[in-house]
Amino acid sequence: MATIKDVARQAGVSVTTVSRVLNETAPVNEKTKKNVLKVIEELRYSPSMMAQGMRTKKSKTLGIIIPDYINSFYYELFKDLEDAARKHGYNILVTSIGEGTQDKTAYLSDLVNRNVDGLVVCTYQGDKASIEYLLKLAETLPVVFIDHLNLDKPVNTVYTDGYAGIKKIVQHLYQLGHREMAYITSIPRYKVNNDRYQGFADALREYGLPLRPELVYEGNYHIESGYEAARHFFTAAPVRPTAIVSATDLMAIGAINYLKSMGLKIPEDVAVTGFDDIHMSRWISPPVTTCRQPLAAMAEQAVELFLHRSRHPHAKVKRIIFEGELMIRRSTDPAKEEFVQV
Amino acid sequence: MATIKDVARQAGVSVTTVSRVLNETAPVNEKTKKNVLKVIEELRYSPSMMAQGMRTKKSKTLGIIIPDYINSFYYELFKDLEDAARKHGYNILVTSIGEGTQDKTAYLSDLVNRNVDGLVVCTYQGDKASIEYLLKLAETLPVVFIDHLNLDKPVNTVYTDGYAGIKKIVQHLYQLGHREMAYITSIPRYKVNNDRYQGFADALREYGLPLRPELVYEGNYHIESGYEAARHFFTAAPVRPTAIVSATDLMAIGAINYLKSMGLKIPEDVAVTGFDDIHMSRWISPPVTTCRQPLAAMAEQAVELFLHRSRHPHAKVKRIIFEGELMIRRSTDPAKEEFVQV
DNA sequence: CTGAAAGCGCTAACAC
DNA sequence: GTGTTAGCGCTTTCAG
Repeated sequence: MATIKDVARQAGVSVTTVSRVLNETAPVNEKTKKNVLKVIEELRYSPSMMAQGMRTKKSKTLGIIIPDYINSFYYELFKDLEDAARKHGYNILVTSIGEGTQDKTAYLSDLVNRNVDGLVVCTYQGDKASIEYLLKLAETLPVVFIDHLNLDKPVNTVYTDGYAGIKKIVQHLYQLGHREMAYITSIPRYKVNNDRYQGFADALREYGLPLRPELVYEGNYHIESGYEAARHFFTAAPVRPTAIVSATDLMAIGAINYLKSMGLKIPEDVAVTGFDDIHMSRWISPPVTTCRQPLAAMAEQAVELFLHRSRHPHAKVKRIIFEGELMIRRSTDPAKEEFVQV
Repeated sequence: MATIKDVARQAGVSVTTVSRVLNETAPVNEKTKKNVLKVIEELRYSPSMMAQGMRTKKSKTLGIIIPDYINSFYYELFKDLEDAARKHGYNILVTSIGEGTQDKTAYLSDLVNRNVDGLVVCTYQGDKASIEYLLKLAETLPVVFIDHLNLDKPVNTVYTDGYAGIKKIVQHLYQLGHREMAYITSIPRYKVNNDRYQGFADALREYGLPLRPELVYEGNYHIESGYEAARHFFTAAPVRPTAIVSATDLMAIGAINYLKSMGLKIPEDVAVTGFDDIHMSRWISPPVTTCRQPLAAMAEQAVELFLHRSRHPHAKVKRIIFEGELMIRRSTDPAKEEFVQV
């Protein structure tokens, strides 16, 4: 690995000059510049990020926190974040943290010791202590939340409007004639979950429909809990729903599995909806009606927000809300094609 | 951020001493040690990885390369790698590189400039130039391949025996009475693909079954290509297969979608099998018979291999092969439960 | 326009 | 057991 010294020596200039052509931090004579560039090429030199970071206190690295359970939603989001970050010369240091993670604060501070220039937190499943830590961190380090927690403190946030999204879904179901709808929540602690649930509750009220506690099941994000939720609705609840609204696609897929195992037809007997529009939703049978989160745009905004905060440490906190797009598929609409047209 | 100097001053010792209690690199008097530890605690000091790395040329960071298309297989693998790496104090720097990535070599060298201590390459979809680069890199940097390319050069590799795995699958199908089997390949350039295909071809031969070129479709990893493959078998091929063997779960799911769209019953009319055992395979209808890759164990071995190579730069190249586990589900066996029991 | 020199936070000889 | 010192590869005053 060639160093800046090697380049300087070979080019017959000082390291300062090399640094200057590298960073364009001061004017350099065209000829010497050309020469230095040539030597850089020859030696296949490229500056050590560690040394650079050590001086500048910047690592050109963005830390990303994702939950540790398998939901390809986060995989898709993560990829978009990586793309967006790379466009601006940043690399990604990922850490997954979940309910089960032992010392969450340690994981976070580990990221900080690695001098990440900022943090993008995707649906953080943290305990009190680590959330405190995260918020304190946010005072000095650019931190952006995607689908964040229920917080008093204002923080930089990017998310899809779950309240309006679920309302669209309920409207869609209402128009199809559904009057008894069940709901599968994710984890109550999360704002994103509460928003969606509130959208459901308010929509029912607006249509003059009853909100039955027995038709609300508290899931936990996993497919299995969607399965359990559907079982609950069809075995323990006094009223059978004609539609199941799930806070996430994954749980909707679980519910669909249960319903089919009972020999129920979807959507003829029961309609099912999800949220997120993960890639697999199109390939489930029946394909799942859902609310699409514009992931690529969200990722870009999150990175943008991070960059802005890096450059202007005292910039006002921003909250960027995207609108979800209703994707009508066969799980609610019998008129739709059952299978994907490729 | 407190530095080692702050700790030294506060504790009334030299930075060397602090460094020594930190790294246990030389004996330190018990009392001073205790004191230093106390100060470290008080100041919430924790060493800067950048400065450390700058001296030691170690970053405690492992680079991971994953393909850039959406296959949750890589998400699952990535998570297991992260867990395994963290156990040894390593963080993960991920980069996704795919067929479409513009300058692959740049992505790789970027990782190197960031001083990753090693690289784990998951099914690399690279061009000639970047593969050359990768191999040259492997001479000086620990590089481990998971499901690697077809290479002459010996490299550290961890993978699941696709040859034997597919043979198990064919045997299973043969025992169920299937005599006309179709095959969906992934990308021919990959050894992992060739192994699996070879397993298919050899198994057919051993059972005295014909290997029909019209019943081999070249897919590309994506779900869509599995769909196309099935369409091909049922519209363009002269013989209808009674079973479709796919090189990956994802394409098997695509095939299943096509078959169902044609009103065919699975497995009664056509059986379908996959490979990998991604999480979603259990939730597809019908659940997919497949060959499970022991991801957690593979990830651990990959990290182990990396560590060993770090410590012994001239260690012999190793090739660790895992056996896949046949997971029989409803997509081949009508006797199995159609739906998941939760 | 260019260079010498200091120093970022840490580790590792080398002395004591 | 402990401290002094040099230096990792780079950026950045400060002089020229």
